[in-house]
Amino acid sequence: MKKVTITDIAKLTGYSIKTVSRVINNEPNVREETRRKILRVIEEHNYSVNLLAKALRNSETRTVILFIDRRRGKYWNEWHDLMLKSFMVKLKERGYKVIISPSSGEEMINNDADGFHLLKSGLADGAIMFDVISNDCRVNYLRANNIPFVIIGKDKDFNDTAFVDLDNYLVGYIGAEYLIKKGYKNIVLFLGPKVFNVNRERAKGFEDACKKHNTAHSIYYGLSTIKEVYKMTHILLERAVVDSFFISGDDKALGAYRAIREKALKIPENVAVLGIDNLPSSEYMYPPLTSIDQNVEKFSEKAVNLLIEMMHSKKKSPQRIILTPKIVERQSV
Amino acid sequence: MKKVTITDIAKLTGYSIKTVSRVINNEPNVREETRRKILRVIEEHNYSVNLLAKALRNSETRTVILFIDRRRGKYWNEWHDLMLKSFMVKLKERGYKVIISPSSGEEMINNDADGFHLLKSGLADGAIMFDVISNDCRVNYLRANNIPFVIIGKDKDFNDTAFVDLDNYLVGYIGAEYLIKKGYKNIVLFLGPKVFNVNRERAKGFEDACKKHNTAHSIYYGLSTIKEVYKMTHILLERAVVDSFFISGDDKALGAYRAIREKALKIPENVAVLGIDNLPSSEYMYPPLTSIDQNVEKFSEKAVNLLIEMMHSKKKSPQRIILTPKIVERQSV
DNA sequence: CTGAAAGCGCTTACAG
DNA sequence: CTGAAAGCGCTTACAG
Repeated sequence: MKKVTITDIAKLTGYSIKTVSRVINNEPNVREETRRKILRVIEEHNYSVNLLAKALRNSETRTVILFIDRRRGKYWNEWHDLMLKSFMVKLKERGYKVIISPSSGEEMINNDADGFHLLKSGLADGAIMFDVISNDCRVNYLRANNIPFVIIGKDKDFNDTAFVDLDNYLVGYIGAEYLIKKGYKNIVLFLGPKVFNVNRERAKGFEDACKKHNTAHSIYYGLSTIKEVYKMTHILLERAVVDSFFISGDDKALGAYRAIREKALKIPENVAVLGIDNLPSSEYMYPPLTSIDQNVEKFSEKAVNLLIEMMHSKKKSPQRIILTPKIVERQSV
Repeated sequence: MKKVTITDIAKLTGYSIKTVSRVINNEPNVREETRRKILRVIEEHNYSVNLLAKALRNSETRTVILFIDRRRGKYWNEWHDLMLKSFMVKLKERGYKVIISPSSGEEMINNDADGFHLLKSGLADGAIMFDVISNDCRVNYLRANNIPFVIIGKDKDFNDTAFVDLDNYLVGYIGAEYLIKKGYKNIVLFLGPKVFNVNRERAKGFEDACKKHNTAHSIYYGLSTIKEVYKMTHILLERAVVDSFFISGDDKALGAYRAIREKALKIPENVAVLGIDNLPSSEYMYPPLTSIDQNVEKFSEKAVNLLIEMMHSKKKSPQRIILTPKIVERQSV
């Protein structure tokens, strides 16, 4: 069954390709009767525009690529899931298709399936980038080629790129202060891989607050899974000095909860746990997790608006939006 | 900055478009020296193939669409996230790009951003469909137009479609039997929306097992969020006859856990909770959740293999793969 | 080993 | 209100 094309419709109706094209695109200057006739034939033959051909002609695809770091999904956590869904709903509302590409900023894969390659070859109009690292090869390339993109996170390398970010320094800072004010004296911060800017910023804010208040503290990088957090919590509780865990990613807090219970300690009486992300499920943990919220909906809304603006205007006016984190108090601290 | 095309490279090197094309596609019959020369110019000018044009010519896009039900993500749960990631990794390994489209089977949206429309217009070679309903409009269309697709779930409407599914009848059946054998006497099953085939099948298996063993039971549909499960658990515990909750979707079990605790009841001594999905976090719940596993990796692997086979052969040989669920015993029953 | 021509399905000026 | 021609960037026969 061959696909029916605009030429077929033209032949079938006796009109020219151009007239059919006018009807399809709802352009003026077509007699009402002609329009009706053509529409009927289109309907009958179940014709629909070949987006490929259209995009080739217009050099506009109405597609956006979302880059998320690969590592086989290891670093792709529940916050990413939440953001993803939010982006997809919002972009679709605005008439954009979404391609998701697991690519990292560390190396450029020369593979037709790599989202990076898609952008080079004109299969998308713009990009949203997660998990940016220093000297990110994707950023370098997109910037050099004038392809519109918005970074989720800060960009330290250039000052002419657009980004939306949570104030991650502040996340670390207010988290530490909150624990300190509640009377905890030995705080541990668990973070994901050190390559990601976000983690280094949280660490900085955390450290500054602890130093200011002269509080014992330590930082552990590279804890990406619930299991790793579980094991590390056990190890640290062995030493019996830590009295509070500050965990980047609520989804991993469950690992700490379990280790703490296994040591027969009580949350928050003996040990506090403070999360980051404020996931929907955190409220249902036992005890309900106190966490630092980052308003996913607002985050994605800002990024989508920014990107669409950039794709339309094509002029460079890099905006940088910083969102403020907020502690949501529950019962784990 | 205009994008450099194959014509530019041809002019720049003095060779014909065709020869350049040969080099790009690694075809034989090019003198080594010619190849080197052309490759150098390609490199210098940062040329890359326009996938749009290539796809138009080849009528192959190497793209697969993943359909997930919309409803603003309400029914899109953690199991979907897991499957999604698994699909993306596997499809990428095979050289396919992934477009994710939140579309439901209930209505056909006439919007360029709807994944459904993308398929009609040749922007993808095949599709994987989640959350299929009876008389699903996407299935009807794809089938009528000979577009390769694999359903995640059973198809009751046609017998010439391909699908991979968990044996959901068995899920309901073994879940109920497991609870009954552990001595529970009044079982409640929580399910998502009734429109989805998967939920109706689980209900059927559950009911059959309960009837066989003459056990008191009831089924509640439309529980899609952790909050809804939380509230409903409270309501049912009020009546104080229910002694076990069988919950479709581990991520929602946390809601039941909380309600049970708030009634000062113990899991599993007073009330049992049995989940479905066996999510990574279930092991870390308190108490660790007993759940029915469905092997996400195997699931997606089968579906990807099936789809790729169909896209290549183009011949109709609908395969139907049924996976067997397995109870993973932990401490909540 | 290399190339000129035709065409994938559409739209953009331009002409009538 | 309608249409013929050119072209988007590529590949597929075909010819030499």
